[in-house]
Amino acid sequence: MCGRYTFFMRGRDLEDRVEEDLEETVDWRDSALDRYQPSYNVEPSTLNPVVDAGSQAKITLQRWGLVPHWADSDDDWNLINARSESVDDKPVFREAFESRRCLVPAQGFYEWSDREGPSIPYRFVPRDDPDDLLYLAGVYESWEPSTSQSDLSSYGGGTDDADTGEAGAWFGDVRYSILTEPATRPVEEVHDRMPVMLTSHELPTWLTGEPKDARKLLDNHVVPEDYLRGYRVSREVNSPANDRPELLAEVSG
DNA sequence: CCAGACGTTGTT
DNA sequence: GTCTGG
DNA sequence: CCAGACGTTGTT
DNA sequence: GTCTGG
Repeated sequence: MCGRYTFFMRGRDLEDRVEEDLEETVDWRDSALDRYQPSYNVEPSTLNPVVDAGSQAKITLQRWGLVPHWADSDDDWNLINARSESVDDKPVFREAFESRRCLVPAQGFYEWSDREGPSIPYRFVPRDDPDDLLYLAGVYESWEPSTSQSDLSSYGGGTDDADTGEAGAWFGDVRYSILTEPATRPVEEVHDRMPVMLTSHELPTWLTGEPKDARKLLDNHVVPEDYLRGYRVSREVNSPANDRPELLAEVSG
């Protein structure tokens, strides 16, 4: 699974890096850059930078945990992961897969050991360049509370996306889910699932390709064995309230 | 036809 | 045990 | 994902 | 909304 990750790159650096990797200009929308704070412990339900593509690629803040557009309440649905094997098939994800795929920037992710006993967290990063940017495959969808709920002011607060009318008009209510696939080494030593990490070669197809090509991409997707390195981190990571650079440090186990 | 589920994870 | 909040 | 709460009544 | 089960 993927239920916690890290992303602490400066906003301007992310913008530059995404432009370089997509070979096109990208913009932060809705003053997202002003609101963005680095995190050493990104948890579900928080707002995080996500790259999506309409007429132009853009970076916005989205909430982690997809809620289907037809849900009456966001209490019952909070889908933080989608299985890559079935994301194009399941009613809850199918429309998002077809027309709302996105990239979730991350610098490493956490997994907790399956084994008995206390939950031990491990962090996984690219072996050759630990701080390098990962693009996790995602899908997203807008959710708004029904108008019969009175307190609309507690949601949104963003600006209109007047030119396209795309999802994003209500800034906190665009919600994403991160795809998972069977884990390979070294993640499999700790856990049996891991996030889908896209290569720069795969980015254009995932962002703007036809659904059938996105499906093929997932079918053909291979992460080189030992592309990642895993190391044990402090159990302080377990508590979502903890968020500081020291969480990245390796501890002996 | 209508009613009810619709997801993942891990755990049993 | 199960649900909610972060 | 993990941590932490998990309730009602009446009163402020 | 759309799919599945009865």
